[in-house]
Amino acid sequence: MSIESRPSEQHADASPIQEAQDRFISSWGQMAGAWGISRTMAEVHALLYITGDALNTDEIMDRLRISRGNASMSIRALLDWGILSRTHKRGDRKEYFEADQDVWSMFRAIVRERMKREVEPLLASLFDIRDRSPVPDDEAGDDQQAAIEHQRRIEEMLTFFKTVERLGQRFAGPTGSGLEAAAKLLGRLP
Amino acid sequence: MSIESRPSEQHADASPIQEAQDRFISSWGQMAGAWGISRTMAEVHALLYITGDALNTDEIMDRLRISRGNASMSIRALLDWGILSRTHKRGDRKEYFEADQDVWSMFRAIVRERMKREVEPLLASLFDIRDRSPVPDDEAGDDQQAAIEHQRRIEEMLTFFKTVERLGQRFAGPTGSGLEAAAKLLGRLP
DNA sequence: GCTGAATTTCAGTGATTTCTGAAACACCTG
DNA sequence: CAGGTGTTTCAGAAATCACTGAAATTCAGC
Repeated sequence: MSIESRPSEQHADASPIQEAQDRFISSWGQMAGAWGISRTMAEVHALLYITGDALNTDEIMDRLRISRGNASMSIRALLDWGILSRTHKRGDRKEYFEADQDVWSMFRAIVRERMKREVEPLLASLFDIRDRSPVPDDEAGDDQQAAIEHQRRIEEMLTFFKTVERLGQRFAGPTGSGLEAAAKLLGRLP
Repeated sequence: MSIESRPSEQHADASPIQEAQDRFISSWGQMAGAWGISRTMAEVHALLYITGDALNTDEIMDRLRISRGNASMSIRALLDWGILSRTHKRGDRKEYFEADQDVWSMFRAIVRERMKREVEPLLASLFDIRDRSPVPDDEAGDDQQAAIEHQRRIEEMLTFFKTVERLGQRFAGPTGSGLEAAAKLLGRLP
Protein backbone atom coordinates (compact mmCIF):
# COMPACT_ATOMS: atom_id res chain seq x y z
CA MET A 1 0.00 0.00 0.00
CA SER A 2 1.36 3.34 -0.85
CA ILE A 3 1.90 6.11 1.61
CA GLU A 4 0.29 8.55 -0.71
CA SER A 5 -2.09 10.99 0.85
CA ARG A 6 -2.27 12.06 -2.75
CA PRO A 7 -3.68 15.56 -2.97
CA SER A 8 -6.04 14.82 -5.83
CA GLU A 9 -7.48 18.27 -5.48
CA GLN A 10 -5.12 21.11 -5.96
CA HIS A 11 -4.25 21.62 -2.31
CA ALA A 12 -6.63 19.38 -0.47
CA ASP A 13 -4.87 19.63 2.85
CA ALA A 14 -1.75 21.57 2.08
CA SER A 15 0.11 23.07 4.98
CA PRO A 16 1.00 26.75 4.77
CA ILE A 17 4.55 25.83 4.03
CA GLN A 18 3.50 23.51 1.27
CA GLU A 19 1.49 26.27 -0.27
CA ALA A 20 4.51 28.53 -0.21
CA GLN A 21 6.56 25.75 -1.76
CA ASP A 22 3.97 25.27 -4.47
CA ARG A 23 4.05 28.95 -5.27
CA PHE A 24 7.81 28.80 -5.53
CA ILE A 25 7.67 25.72 -7.75
CA SER A 26 5.22 27.38 -10.03
CA SER A 27 7.20 30.62 -10.31
CA TRP A 28 10.34 28.70 -10.97
CA GLY A 29 8.53 26.67 -13.59
CA GLN A 30 7.62 29.85 -15.40
CA MET A 31 11.29 30.74 -15.60
CA ALA A 32 11.98 27.50 -17.42
CA GLY A 33 12.03 29.21 -20.79
CA ALA A 34 14.69 31.59 -19.58
CA TRP A 35 17.03 28.74 -18.65
CA GLY A 36 16.38 26.85 -21.82
CA ILE A 37 14.83 23.85 -20.10
CA SER A 38 11.33 22.42 -19.97
CA ARG A 39 8.78 23.46 -17.42
CA THR A 40 8.83 20.08 -15.72
CA MET A 41 12.60 20.09 -15.37
CA ALA A 42 12.39 23.45 -13.69
CA GLU A 43 9.62 22.27 -11.40
CA VAL A 44 11.48 19.15 -10.36
CA HIS A 45 14.48 21.26 -9.54
CA ALA A 46 12.39 23.81 -7.68
CA LEU A 47 10.79 21.09 -5.60
CA LEU A 48 14.10 19.59 -4.58
CA TYR A 49 15.63 22.97 -3.89
CA ILE A 50 12.83 24.43 -1.85
CA THR A 51 12.15 21.38 0.26
CA GLY A 52 15.84 20.70 0.72
CA ASP A 53 14.99 17.00 0.86
CA ALA A 54 16.34 14.10 -1.10
CA LEU A 55 13.28 12.65 -2.83
CA ASN A 56 12.80 9.57 -4.93
CA THR A 57 11.06 9.30 -8.26
CA ASP A 58 7.71 8.30 -6.79
CA GLU A 59 7.67 11.19 -4.36
CA ILE A 60 8.45 13.62 -7.15
CA MET A 61 5.78 12.11 -9.40
CA ASP A 62 3.27 12.32 -6.60
CA ARG A 63 4.04 15.87 -5.56
CA LEU A 64 4.14 17.31 -9.06
CA ARG A 65 1.44 15.05 -10.50
CA ILE A 66 3.53 13.93 -13.48
CA SER A 67 4.08 10.59 -15.17
CA ARG A 68 6.90 8.22 -14.41
CA GLY A 69 8.41 8.72 -17.83
CA ASN A 70 8.40 12.45 -17.54
CA ALA A 71 9.90 12.32 -14.07
CA SER A 72 12.61 9.96 -15.18
CA MET A 73 13.56 12.02 -18.20
CA SER A 74 13.51 15.32 -16.34
CA ILE A 75 15.64 13.97 -13.53
CA ARG A 76 18.10 12.55 -16.01
CA ALA A 77 18.36 15.87 -17.80
CA LEU A 78 18.93 17.74 -14.55
CA LEU A 79 21.66 15.28 -13.63
CA ASP A 80 23.24 15.98 -17.01
CA TRP A 81 23.14 19.68 -16.26
CA GLY A 82 24.93 18.88 -13.03
CA ILE A 83 22.50 20.61 -10.70
CA LEU A 84 21.10 17.47 -9.11
CA SER A 85 22.90 14.64 -7.40
CA ARG A 86 21.97 11.06 -6.55
CA THR A 87 21.90 9.66 -3.06
CA HIS A 88 20.73 6.47 -1.47
CA LYS A 89 19.16 5.61 1.79
CA ARG A 90 20.15 2.59 3.83
CA GLY A 91 17.89 -0.35 3.35
CA ASP A 92 16.13 1.30 0.42
CA ARG A 93 16.87 0.36 -3.11
CA LYS A 94 15.35 3.51 -4.51
CA GLU A 95 17.46 6.34 -5.83
CA TYR A 96 17.03 9.68 -4.15
CA PHE A 97 17.81 13.02 -5.72
CA GLU A 98 18.77 16.29 -4.17
CA ALA A 99 19.44 19.76 -5.46
CA ASP A 100 22.52 21.77 -4.80
CA GLN A 101 21.62 24.00 -1.86
CA ASP A 102 24.13 26.68 -2.75
CA VAL A 103 22.45 29.09 -5.13
CA TRP A 104 25.70 30.44 -6.49
CA SER A 105 27.13 27.08 -7.28
CA MET A 106 23.85 26.09 -8.88
CA PHE A 107 24.01 29.07 -11.21
CA ARG A 108 27.61 28.36 -11.99
CA ALA A 109 26.49 24.95 -13.23
CA ILE A 110 23.79 26.53 -15.35
CA VAL A 111 26.17 29.07 -16.86
CA ARG A 112 28.74 26.39 -17.52
CA GLU A 113 26.22 24.29 -19.36
CA ARG A 114 24.83 27.13 -21.42
CA MET A 115 28.31 28.18 -22.40
CA LYS A 116 28.95 24.70 -23.64
CA ARG A 117 25.66 24.42 -25.49
CA GLU A 118 25.26 27.89 -26.89
CA VAL A 119 28.29 30.13 -26.78
CA GLU A 120 30.88 27.59 -27.85
CA PRO A 121 29.02 26.39 -30.95
CA LEU A 122 28.29 29.97 -31.95
CA LEU A 123 31.93 30.92 -31.56
CA ALA A 124 32.92 27.96 -33.69
CA SER A 125 30.47 29.06 -36.38
CA LEU A 126 31.74 32.61 -36.29
CA PHE A 127 35.34 31.50 -36.74
CA ASP A 128 34.23 29.28 -39.56
CA ILE A 129 32.29 32.07 -41.23
CA ARG A 130 35.24 34.40 -40.93
CA ASP A 131 37.52 31.85 -42.52
CA ARG A 132 35.19 31.21 -45.41
CA SER A 133 34.27 34.83 -46.04
CA PRO A 134 35.71 36.51 -49.13
CA VAL A 135 38.92 38.34 -48.34
CA PRO A 136 38.87 42.00 -49.32
CA ASP A 137 41.63 42.83 -51.76
CA ASP A 138 43.27 46.16 -52.58
CA GLU A 139 41.03 47.24 -55.41
CA ALA A 140 38.38 49.78 -54.64
CA GLY A 141 34.78 49.01 -55.50
CA ASP A 142 31.44 48.27 -53.97
CA ASP A 143 32.15 44.59 -53.56
CA GLN A 144 35.33 45.36 -51.69
CA GLN A 145 33.61 47.90 -49.51
CA ALA A 146 30.91 45.35 -48.71
CA ALA A 147 33.50 42.69 -47.94
CA ILE A 148 35.37 45.03 -45.62
CA GLU A 149 32.28 45.93 -43.67
CA HIS A 150 31.13 42.34 -43.54
CA GLN A 151 34.46 41.39 -42.03
CA ARG A 152 34.19 44.20 -39.51
CA ARG A 153 30.79 43.00 -38.32
CA ILE A 154 31.92 39.41 -37.98
CA GLU A 155 34.98 40.58 -36.05
CA GLU A 156 32.84 42.62 -33.71
CA MET A 157 30.60 39.67 -32.96
CA LEU A 158 33.64 37.50 -32.42
CA THR A 159 35.16 39.98 -30.02
CA PHE A 160 31.92 40.19 -28.11
CA PHE A 161 31.49 36.47 -27.75
CA LYS A 162 35.13 35.90 -26.93
CA THR A 163 34.65 38.34 -24.07
CA VAL A 164 31.49 36.54 -23.03
CA GLU A 165 33.31 33.25 -23.02
CA ARG A 166 36.13 34.60 -20.90
CA LEU A 167 33.65 36.05 -18.47
CA GLY A 168 31.85 32.73 -18.36
CA GLN A 169 35.04 30.89 -17.60
CA ARG A 170 35.84 33.37 -14.91
CA PHE A 171 32.45 32.79 -13.37
CA ALA A 172 31.74 29.19 -14.04
CA GLY A 173 34.93 27.53 -15.16
CA PRO A 174 37.01 25.12 -13.08
CA THR A 175 38.79 28.03 -11.41
CA GLY A 176 35.58 29.97 -11.38
CA SER A 177 34.87 30.66 -7.76
CA GLY A 178 35.62 34.33 -8.11
CA LEU A 179 32.32 35.53 -9.38
CA GLU A 180 30.43 36.03 -6.20
CA ALA A 181 33.01 38.55 -5.15
CA ALA A 182 33.09 40.06 -8.62
CA ALA A 183 29.34 40.43 -8.67
CA LYS A 184 29.40 42.14 -5.33
CA LEU A 185 32.11 44.44 -6.53
CA LEU A 186 30.29 45.34 -9.72
CA GLY A 187 26.98 45.42 -7.99
CA ARG A 188 27.89 48.36 -5.83
CA LEU A 189 25.61 50.91 -7.34
CA PRO A 190 26.86 54.32 -8.39
CA MET B 1 32.84 17.21 -48.74
CA SER B 2 30.60 19.80 -50.06
CA ILE B 3 28.57 22.61 -48.77
CA GLU B 4 25.15 21.43 -49.72
CA SER B 5 21.86 23.14 -48.96
CA ARG B 6 22.64 26.57 -50.24
CA PRO B 7 19.83 28.70 -48.90
CA SER B 8 19.35 30.82 -52.00
CA GLU B 9 17.96 28.73 -54.75
CA GLN B 10 15.71 31.36 -56.14
CA HIS B 11 18.55 33.84 -56.19
CA ALA B 12 20.26 31.73 -58.74
CA ASP B 13 23.86 32.77 -58.12
CA ALA B 14 24.61 33.80 -54.58
CA SER B 15 27.74 35.86 -54.22
CA PRO B 16 30.42 34.65 -51.80
CA ILE B 17 29.47 37.41 -49.45
CA GLN B 18 25.84 36.40 -49.58
CA GLU B 19 26.79 32.88 -48.73
CA ALA B 20 28.72 34.12 -45.73
CA GLN B 21 25.73 36.21 -44.75
CA ASP B 22 23.43 33.24 -45.05
CA ARG B 23 25.70 31.21 -42.83
CA PHE B 24 25.64 33.97 -40.27
CA ILE B 25 21.86 34.25 -40.45
CA SER B 26 21.48 30.56 -39.95
CA SER B 27 23.87 30.42 -36.98
CA TRP B 28 22.17 33.37 -35.41
CA GLY B 29 18.82 31.70 -35.97
CA GLN B 30 19.99 28.70 -34.01
CA MET B 31 20.76 30.94 -31.06
CA ALA B 32 17.18 32.13 -31.02
CA GLY B 33 16.29 29.80 -28.19
CA ALA B 34 19.03 31.29 -26.08
CA TRP B 35 17.66 34.80 -26.39
CA GLY B 36 14.11 33.69 -25.80
CA ILE B 37 12.86 34.73 -29.21
CA SER B 38 11.64 32.82 -32.25
CA ARG B 39 13.93 31.60 -34.98
CA THR B 40 12.46 33.99 -37.52
CA MET B 41 12.95 36.99 -35.26
CA ALA B 42 16.57 36.08 -34.85
CA GLU B 43 16.99 35.62 -38.58
CA VAL B 44 15.44 38.95 -39.41
CA HIS B 45 17.74 40.61 -36.97
CA ALA B 46 20.75 38.73 -38.28
CA LEU B 47 19.95 39.77 -41.81
CA LEU B 48 19.70 43.42 -40.94
CA TYR B 49 22.79 43.33 -38.78
CA ILE B 50 25.05 41.49 -41.15
CA THR B 51 24.08 43.39 -44.27
CA GLY B 52 24.08 46.70 -42.44
CA ASP B 53 21.34 47.84 -44.79
CA ALA B 54 17.95 49.30 -44.09
CA LEU B 55 15.52 46.86 -45.72
CA ASN B 56 11.77 46.95 -46.20
CA THR B 57 9.30 44.20 -45.48
CA ASP B 58 9.31 42.84 -49.01
CA GLU B 59 13.07 42.62 -49.17
CA ILE B 60 13.13 40.76 -45.88
CA MET B 61 10.37 38.40 -47.01
CA ASP B 62 12.21 37.69 -50.18
CA ARG B 63 15.61 37.13 -48.69
CA LEU B 64 14.41 34.90 -45.86
CA ARG B 65 11.57 33.27 -47.81
CA ILE B 66 8.92 33.97 -45.18
CA SER B 67 5.33 35.15 -45.34
CA ARG B 68 4.21 38.73 -45.03
CA GLY B 69 2.46 38.03 -41.77
CA ASN B 70 5.48 36.39 -40.23
CA ALA B 71 7.74 39.21 -41.38
CA SER B 72 5.41 41.84 -40.01
CA MET B 73 5.09 40.17 -36.63
CA SER B 74 8.78 39.46 -36.29
CA ILE B 75 9.72 43.01 -37.17
CA ARG B 76 7.20 44.36 -34.73
CA ALA B 77 8.55 42.16 -31.95
CA LEU B 78 12.11 43.25 -32.68
CA LEU B 79 11.02 46.88 -32.55
CA ASP B 80 9.44 46.16 -29.17
CA TRP B 81 12.73 44.70 -28.00
CA GLY B 82 14.34 47.94 -29.09
CA ILE B 83 17.01 46.40 -31.31
CA LEU B 84 15.57 47.56 -34.63
CA SER B 85 14.66 51.03 -35.75
CA ARG B 86 12.47 52.41 -38.51
CA THR B 87 13.64 54.64 -41.31
CA HIS B 88 12.17 55.98 -44.48
CA LYS B 89 13.51 56.70 -47.91
CA ARG B 90 12.58 59.78 -49.89
CA GLY B 91 9.87 59.21 -52.40
CA ASP B 92 9.10 55.78 -50.98
CA ARG B 93 6.15 55.13 -48.78
CA LYS B 94 7.56 51.85 -47.53
CA GLU B 95 9.03 51.54 -44.09
CA TYR B 96 12.64 50.44 -43.85
CA PHE B 97 14.20 48.74 -40.87
CA GLU B 98 17.74 48.66 -39.65
CA ALA B 99 19.58 46.94 -36.84
CA ASP B 100 21.72 48.60 -34.27
CA GLN B 101 25.26 48.27 -35.58
CA ASP B 102 26.89 48.49 -32.17
CA VAL B 103 27.04 44.98 -30.74
CA TRP B 104 27.39 46.18 -27.16
CA SER B 105 24.44 48.46 -27.31
CA MET B 106 22.43 45.72 -28.95
CA PHE B 107 23.17 43.34 -26.10
CA ARG B 108 22.35 46.03 -23.59
CA ALA B 109 18.91 46.21 -25.17
CA ILE B 110 18.52 42.45 -24.95
CA VAL B 111 19.59 42.34 -21.32
CA ARG B 112 17.30 45.24 -20.46
CA GLU B 113 14.36 43.46 -22.01
CA ARG B 114 15.06 40.12 -20.40
CA MET B 115 15.42 41.80 -17.05
CA LYS B 116 12.02 43.31 -17.49
CA ARG B 117 10.40 40.12 -18.72
CA GLU B 118 12.05 37.54 -16.52
CA VAL B 119 13.99 38.81 -13.56
CA GLU B 120 11.54 41.45 -12.40
CA PRO B 121 8.49 39.18 -12.35
CA LEU B 122 10.46 36.49 -10.57
CA LEU B 123 11.66 38.97 -7.96
CA ALA B 124 8.09 40.11 -7.44
CA SER B 125 7.00 36.50 -6.94
CA LEU B 126 9.80 35.84 -4.50
CA PHE B 127 8.90 38.87 -2.40
CA ASP B 128 5.31 37.76 -2.49
CA ILE B 129 6.18 34.23 -1.46
CA ARG B 130 8.31 35.51 1.38
CA ASP B 131 5.49 37.68 2.64
CA ARG B 132 2.97 34.88 2.55
CA SER B 133 5.20 32.21 4.00
CA PRO B 134 4.50 31.08 7.56
CA VAL B 135 6.59 32.99 10.06
CA PRO B 136 8.69 30.80 12.32
CA ASP B 137 7.89 31.36 15.97
CA ASP B 138 9.94 30.66 19.09
CA GLU B 139 8.75 27.16 19.79
CA ALA B 140 10.98 24.34 18.79
CA GLY B 141 9.63 21.59 16.58
CA ASP B 142 9.85 20.13 13.14
CA ASP B 143 7.41 22.59 11.67
CA GLN B 144 9.44 25.47 12.99
CA GLN B 145 12.65 24.01 11.73
CA ALA B 146 11.12 23.53 8.29
CA ALA B 147 9.80 27.09 8.29
CA ILE B 148 13.19 28.47 9.22
CA GLU B 149 14.95 26.61 6.45
CA HIS B 150 12.27 27.50 3.95
CA GLN B 151 12.78 31.14 4.80
CA ARG B 152 16.52 30.80 4.44
CA ARG B 153 16.20 29.34 0.93
CA ILE B 154 13.80 32.02 -0.21
CA GLU B 155 16.14 34.67 1.20
CA GLU B 156 19.07 33.19 -0.65
CA MET B 157 17.21 33.22 -3.93
CA LEU B 158 16.13 36.76 -3.28
CA THR B 159 19.67 37.86 -2.56
CA PHE B 160 20.89 36.21 -5.71
CA PHE B 161 18.30 37.82 -7.95
CA LYS B 162 18.65 41.19 -6.31
CA THR B 163 22.32 41.00 -7.17
CA VAL B 164 21.47 39.96 -10.70
CA GLU B 165 19.13 42.89 -11.02
CA ARG B 166 21.71 45.34 -9.82
CA LEU B 167 24.24 43.90 -12.22
CA GLY B 168 21.72 44.19 -14.99
CA GLN B 169 21.05 47.81 -14.20
CA ARG B 170 24.73 48.48 -14.12
CA PHE B 171 25.07 46.90 -17.52
CA ALA B 172 21.88 47.80 -19.28
CA GLY B 173 20.09 50.43 -17.27
CA PRO B 174 19.83 54.11 -18.16
CA THR B 175 23.23 54.79 -16.62
CA GLY B 176 24.47 51.51 -17.94
CA SER B 177 27.33 52.37 -20.19
CA GLY B 178 29.89 51.02 -17.79
CA LEU B 179 29.75 47.39 -18.68
CA GLU B 180 32.07 47.20 -21.59
CA ALA B 181 34.84 48.43 -19.38
CA ALA B 182 33.73 46.17 -16.56
CA ALA B 183 33.67 43.16 -18.85
CA LYS B 184 37.16 43.91 -20.01
CA LEU B 185 38.32 44.30 -16.45
CA LEU B 186 36.76 41.03 -15.32
CA GLY B 187 37.72 39.32 -18.49
CA ARG B 188 41.39 39.54 -17.78
CA LEU B 189 42.14 35.89 -17.31
CA PRO B 190 43.85 34.65 -14.17
C1' DG C 1 -14.38 60.93 -49.64
C1' DC C 2 -12.14 57.80 -52.76
C1' DT C 3 -8.06 55.01 -54.36
C1' DG C 4 -4.55 52.20 -53.92
C1' DA C 5 -0.29 51.02 -51.65
C1' DA C 6 1.58 49.55 -47.20
C1' DT C 7 0.95 47.34 -43.02
C1' DT C 8 -1.36 44.67 -39.40
C1' DT C 9 -4.26 41.16 -37.70
C1' DC C 10 -5.89 36.61 -37.05
C1' DA C 11 -8.20 32.05 -37.92
C1' DG C 12 -6.62 28.01 -39.58
C1' DT C 13 -2.82 24.88 -40.46
C1' DG C 14 1.53 22.95 -39.81
C1' DA C 15 5.62 21.88 -37.04
C1' DT C 16 7.76 21.08 -32.81
C1' DT C 17 8.01 20.04 -28.11
C1' DT C 18 6.52 17.82 -24.12
C1' DC C 19 4.09 14.23 -21.68
C1' DT C 20 2.05 9.77 -20.86
C1' DG C 21 1.72 4.92 -20.08
C1' DA C 22 3.18 0.69 -20.80
C1' DA C 23 6.74 -2.41 -22.16
C1' DA C 24 11.56 -3.46 -21.85
C1' DC C 25 15.43 -3.54 -19.18
C1' DA C 26 18.54 -3.91 -15.05
C1' DC C 27 19.54 -5.55 -10.85
C1' DC C 28 19.11 -7.35 -6.51
C1' DT C 29 17.83 -11.31 -3.14
C1' DG C 30 16.14 -15.54 -1.68
C1' DC D 1 17.28 -18.40 -11.79
C1' DA D 2 12.52 -16.82 -10.53
C1' DG D 3 10.29 -13.13 -8.63
C1' DG D 4 10.19 -8.67 -7.22
C1' DT D 5 11.52 -3.89 -7.23
C1' DG D 6 13.23 0.06 -9.42
C1' DT D 7 14.60 2.58 -13.74
C1' DT D 8 14.72 3.76 -18.62
C1' DT D 9 12.94 3.96 -23.13
C1' DC D 10 9.86 5.19 -26.65
C1' DA D 11 5.64 5.33 -29.75
C1' DG D 12 1.84 7.83 -29.90
C1' DA D 13 -1.31 11.60 -27.74
C1' DA D 14 -1.64 16.15 -26.19
C1' DA D 15 -0.16 20.68 -25.78
C1' DT D 16 2.32 24.43 -27.40
C1' DC D 17 4.34 27.35 -30.60
C1' DA D 18 5.26 29.31 -35.22
C1' DC D 19 3.75 30.40 -39.89
C1' DT D 20 0.78 31.36 -43.68
C1' DG D 21 -2.36 33.80 -46.53
C1' DA D 22 -6.07 36.46 -47.04
C1' DA D 23 -9.01 39.90 -45.18
C1' DA D 24 -9.15 44.12 -42.55
C1' DT D 25 -7.11 48.38 -41.49
C1' DT D 26 -4.41 52.50 -42.02
C1' DC D 27 -2.97 56.35 -44.42
C1' DA D 28 -1.09 59.59 -48.08
C1' DG D 29 -2.33 61.85 -52.04
C1' DC D 30 -5.72 63.11 -55.15
